[in-house]
Amino acid sequence: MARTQGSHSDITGPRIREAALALFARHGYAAVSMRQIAAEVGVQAGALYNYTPDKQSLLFRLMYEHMQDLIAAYADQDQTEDAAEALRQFVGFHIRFHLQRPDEVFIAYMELRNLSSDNFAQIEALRRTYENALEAILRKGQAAGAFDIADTKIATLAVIAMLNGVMTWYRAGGRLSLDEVEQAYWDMVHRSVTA
Amino acid sequence: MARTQGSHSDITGPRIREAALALFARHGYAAVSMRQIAAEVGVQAGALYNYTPDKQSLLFRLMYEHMQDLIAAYADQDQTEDAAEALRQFVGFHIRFHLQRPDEVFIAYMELRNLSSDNFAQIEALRRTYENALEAILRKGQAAGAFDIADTKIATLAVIAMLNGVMTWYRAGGRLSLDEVEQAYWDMVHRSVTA
DNA sequence: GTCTATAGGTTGATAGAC
DNA sequence: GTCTATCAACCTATAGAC
Repeated sequence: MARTQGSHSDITGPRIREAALALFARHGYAAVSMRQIAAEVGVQAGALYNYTPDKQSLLFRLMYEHMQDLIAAYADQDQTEDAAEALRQFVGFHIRFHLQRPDEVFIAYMELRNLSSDNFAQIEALRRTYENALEAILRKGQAAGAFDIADTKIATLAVIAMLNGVMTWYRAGGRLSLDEVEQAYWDMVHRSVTA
Repeated sequence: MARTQGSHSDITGPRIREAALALFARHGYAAVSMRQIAAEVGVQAGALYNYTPDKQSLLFRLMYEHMQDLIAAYADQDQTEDAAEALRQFVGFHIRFHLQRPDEVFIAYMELRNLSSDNFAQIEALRRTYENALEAILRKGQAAGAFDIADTKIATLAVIAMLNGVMTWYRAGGRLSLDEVEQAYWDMVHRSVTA
């Protein structure tokens, strides 16, 4: 990772964020030093401060961009009018999007308490925006008679919690294919909101 | 929290663990110093080492005792032969036990990566023991025709993930009573494993 | 059993040379 | 834009007095 001295502004920034992402995910924000991040990139610790005002901002940016990407990617999907079909889409989208970004997902859930209160509020607002997309589907299906849900707020959180569980055990090349996993979760989610 | 000098061996140990539990849960293991724990108890940092060989052992003991308590408490319950009833019991037990110990639960999930590999293996074994209790219920119900489950391993993890979601939002005195929450989750869990 | 004191290192962040 | 050097603060853990 040794670097010759010189200017690399256009690539150093992204490399710092990549290194911080991987290290924060593996060891936790509080356990990772700026020197470790710098060593991974191949610069000295002082150089990091050309790209981030402080360590906290580095963490916040990683989480903020992840949540923005999540919301934008979901909004980009074709939206259907049928509630059951929309729920199926949501399940598939959620599983696939999150499995593609394990480090970002891990950080977004585990490092919330290391955000300053202002930064925390911003991330929380984005998370709620995403949850609201699911709740809207459940409400619509409930109104249309497609679902039978006692409490859509609880159901929203329960479905997301169930789906997030995939991240803790799924590994590519394991016993089940991604399609099979998606199908199994869709079955369970669908049943859980249907009489 | 000031203390006069003297001997307090019988109460200092538990107070250290209580303080460590609360601080680890709030700020994270890596972000909490031995001095902070000592200050909370009202002793100097050096005195902590009369009760724990090091910081890592303090974390491990908290997690280990929590997992032992969980398994023992579940084993103490009356066990029924009926799979659906056993699942209902499991759901109620899991929600109530975990809601009574939010700090322990939080640490047991969030601080796994801060355990040494030996300690991690021990905690993982206990976690799997608990999961196996649920999987046994699902397998039995599947064999008896009470449940319709595509993959009991996935279903086990999905049910536990869904139930763990309660911890992230439930607060006593909120919109729903504990009984209502338990009922809502039982409905969803039961449906998710039934045709 | 708790105290004070300290060893030996690490931390986040900054200043100034190049 | 990166380097070297540095500051002041903090860390875990230990030693020895009481």
